[in-house]
Amino acid sequence: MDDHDDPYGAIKFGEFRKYIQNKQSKLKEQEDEVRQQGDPDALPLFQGLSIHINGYTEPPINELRRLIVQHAGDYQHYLKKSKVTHIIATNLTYSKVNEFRAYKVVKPAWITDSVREKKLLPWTDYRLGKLNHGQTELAFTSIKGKQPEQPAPSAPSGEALNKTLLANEWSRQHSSMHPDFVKRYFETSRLHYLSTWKAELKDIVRQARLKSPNTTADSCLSSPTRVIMHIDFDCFFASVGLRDRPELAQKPVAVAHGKGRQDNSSSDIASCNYIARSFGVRNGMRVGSAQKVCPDLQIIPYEFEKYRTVTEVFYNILFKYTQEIQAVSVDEALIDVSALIAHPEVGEEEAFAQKLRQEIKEATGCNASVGIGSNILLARLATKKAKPDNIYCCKSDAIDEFLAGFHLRDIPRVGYALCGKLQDMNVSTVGDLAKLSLSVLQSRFGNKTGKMLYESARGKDDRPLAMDQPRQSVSAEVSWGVRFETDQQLKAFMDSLVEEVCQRLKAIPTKGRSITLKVMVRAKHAEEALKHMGHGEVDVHNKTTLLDAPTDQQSVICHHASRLLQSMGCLTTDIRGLGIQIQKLDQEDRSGSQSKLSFEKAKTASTSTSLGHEPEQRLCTVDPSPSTSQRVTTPPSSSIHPAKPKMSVQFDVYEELPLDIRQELMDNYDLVIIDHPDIISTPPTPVASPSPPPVSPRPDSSVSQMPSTQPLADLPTWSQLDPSALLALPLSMQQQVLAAYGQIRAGKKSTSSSTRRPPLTPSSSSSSTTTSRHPPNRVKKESRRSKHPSKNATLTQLYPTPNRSGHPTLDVNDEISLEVLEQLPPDLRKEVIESYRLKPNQDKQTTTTIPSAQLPAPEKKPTALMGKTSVPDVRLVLQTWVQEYPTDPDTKDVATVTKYLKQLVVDKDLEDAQLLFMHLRHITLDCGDAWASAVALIQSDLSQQVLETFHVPIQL
DNA sequence: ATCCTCCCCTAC
DNA sequence: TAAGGTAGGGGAGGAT
Repeated sequence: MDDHDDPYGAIKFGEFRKYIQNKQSKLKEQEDEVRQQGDPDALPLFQGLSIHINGYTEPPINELRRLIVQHAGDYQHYLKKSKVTHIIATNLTYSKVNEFRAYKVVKPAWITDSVREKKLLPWTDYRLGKLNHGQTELAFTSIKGKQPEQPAPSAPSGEALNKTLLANEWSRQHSSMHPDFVKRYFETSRLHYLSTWKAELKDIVRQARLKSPNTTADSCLSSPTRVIMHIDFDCFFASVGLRDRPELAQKPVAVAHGKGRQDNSSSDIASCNYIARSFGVRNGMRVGSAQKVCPDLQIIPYEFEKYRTVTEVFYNILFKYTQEIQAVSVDEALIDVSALIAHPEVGEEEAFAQKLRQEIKEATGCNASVGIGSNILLARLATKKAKPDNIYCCKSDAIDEFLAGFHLRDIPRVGYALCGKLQDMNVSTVGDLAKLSLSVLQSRFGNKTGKMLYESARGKDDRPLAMDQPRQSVSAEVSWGVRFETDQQLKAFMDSLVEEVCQRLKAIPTKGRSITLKVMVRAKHAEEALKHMGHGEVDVHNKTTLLDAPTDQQSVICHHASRLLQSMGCLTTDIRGLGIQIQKLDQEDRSGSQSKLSFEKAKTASTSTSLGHEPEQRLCTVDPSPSTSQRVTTPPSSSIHPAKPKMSVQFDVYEELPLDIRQELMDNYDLVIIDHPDIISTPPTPVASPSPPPVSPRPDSSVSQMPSTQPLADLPTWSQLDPSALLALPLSMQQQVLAAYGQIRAGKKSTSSSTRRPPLTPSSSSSSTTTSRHPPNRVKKESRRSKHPSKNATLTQLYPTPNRSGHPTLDVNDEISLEVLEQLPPDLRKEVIESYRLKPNQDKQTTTTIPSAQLPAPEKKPTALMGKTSVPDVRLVLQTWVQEYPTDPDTKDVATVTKYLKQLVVDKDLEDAQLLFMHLRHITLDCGDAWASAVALIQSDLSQQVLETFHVPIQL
């Protein structure tokens, strides 16, 4: 049989659509007939309602439809989310319950009773199943209070709900309105830790493998049957907690925030021991309901640092044996031990697993269980059999019996939704699942999922361990305790959330081009959540924006996130959750993120020597040599602004531009092509002529005569330059940029041979010349970002980027200089240019008119330093500062000043920023190295900010 | 076909 | 009182 039957049989796609359309119009006609033959006295009971009928009903669907249409209701044959207001059903399948969650689902009697009573009865009296929170209360009040003929109870307002909730001072202090909320929240969220740790552990494994390329991989691959072990601690949090509370060991114990002293605590149970489980307590349960089944339940607090320590010990034990590790979680890992097991037939793998367990027990005081199988699926299933505190080995000759014992939900990747859909197909055991054909599964669940189900039912799974994937996104979100009364509170919260994301980006370090804002908005009729300060029933909205260059800057992300939020137009008081996600990360060499460093701190003397990798060397700091402080010499400014500003372009630079960029430059500038043999002129239409355009004489325009600026490199390609951004710059700076390109052309031979990347932008400037006086994180970050081989041991060397192609490694994040570009093979070069092309529409928004990153109520406050806003005032502030700290500025103050100056850049007060920076540099000239490096730091940050904001490299 | 975007789903 | 995060896989459906 062919697995790929056309699901529509003989009907081709176009015909199928026609068929559906025909069917719809036919049904509409029928409906009109019904309406016409209807009872003229019928009341318009269902006026304005759109009603859909699901499944079998009593009375039958035709009768119900007649009643609905006769009484002015709109009958919907198909469930169109936008229109349907009510669904009639008598019973719902597992998955329909979920699908219809957002609708008013009522029993058929609602229709028949309403018709009989000649009035529209409250739909809440006819609710089907437990679809809605507070169903009983609503039904109760409606009976008692004789609700009007309004089917829906009056919708609560977010404002009123917030007011009630926040009337409680405790709640107010613990809500998102508190300035420290985000920080406190992430310090106490178990789920946050779980995610963070997983990322860190994956990174540790990746780095370890990068550092000492494994020799076992080949033997693993060539091994005839794989031996995969799944090691998983038993009730991890609870076990760690009990280790130091032996007096509770024989009692039912759970880990939760709430103490459980309160009557009906809505605190989640993160982990509970097996004694508690014997009472029916489960992970994820609320403390309140757990105490109902287990009144003696002991609640112990989270101890995140302890968990982390145990994890380090755990992973170090694994590293002793292999680098073939997939980090699953803080308490869980998969390892491929094929190479270590020579004789599986005599039970060598069991012996090894027991040894591992014993070692873990001795080192951590906690029990881990181990599942063994020939693939990931079987190993994980085996662990379920092994628990608690044991091993289980799935022998390859007994797979069928082994599988038969499992419920569907035990299969990894079969969760709530998939299980529900399968149950609707009358599948509830692995055996049932095995009866379905591949084609049936694939047509219902899609290609990959279908195949996964098909193979899982047979114990097949050919996925390799995931060990080497770099990270693809960074995000932060909060959906607990989120309540706002004012837009200012919302903005403050957004700021701190963005700050959090930026810190995470910088810690990796990486930058991203795609920003997604996620907003959870209280569902229309949702009351206050059952969980204290929870989000309750919400609608989730996502919106994404693409930048033209990767960023990790708070100001940039803030700006876009605010715009996204505004564009969604949601009610501030209804917001119940916010998240920011950064994607399209630059594929930077991410060797040696801080997780590695923190990992090394965990030393278990017994294991650290046998890890197979020595502890990392600390990053070396090098001779203090603050980046050269060049003078910016302002050239005589042109007296007249032409209608279009003039732009001089090197001929061969121009030639390199993609046609559309040429067109754009032409549209925005009075282009002057220079450096072409003896003639200069404005170019012809670029589309018409990709060949050297004729040029007219322009004797004085030699760009190389521009005042000398920086040793320039790392310029973006022309295609990366944003014309409108260039235009927004002060004229002197425009010329500086242009001069830079001129210099590159002129001096390219020498620059490319001597220094590939002389300092210009911060990302490239501080490579090997960071002073030891910089704040440590700064040193770390910038050294890591460096690509320079240096005699000092940097992490770059410790974890060299594999570069198999032999081409220079491309960093999307880096500015690509022309000479680097030239070294690329043509196809790659084209790709780079393409990827740096302008996106005109977006750039207009990001660069020409930056609307202040404000939320709905914009109050334009001028950027201030210590309350001062005018240049002379701020100058005085700076002077006082320097006088007070004649030799060594306080780091915090440096940060404050930097922030202020950067904000000026964001505000487009470039000239002020430049002025003030130059002033600061001037007054600190004789203040010694500490000040010099502080100034260099500020300079570097400012240049970076200019790059972020204007997309042009300017050295201030 | 193959990509991209916008979701949903899953796991811990 | 309470801390419902986060990364990645994959499907649907549209653009190319």
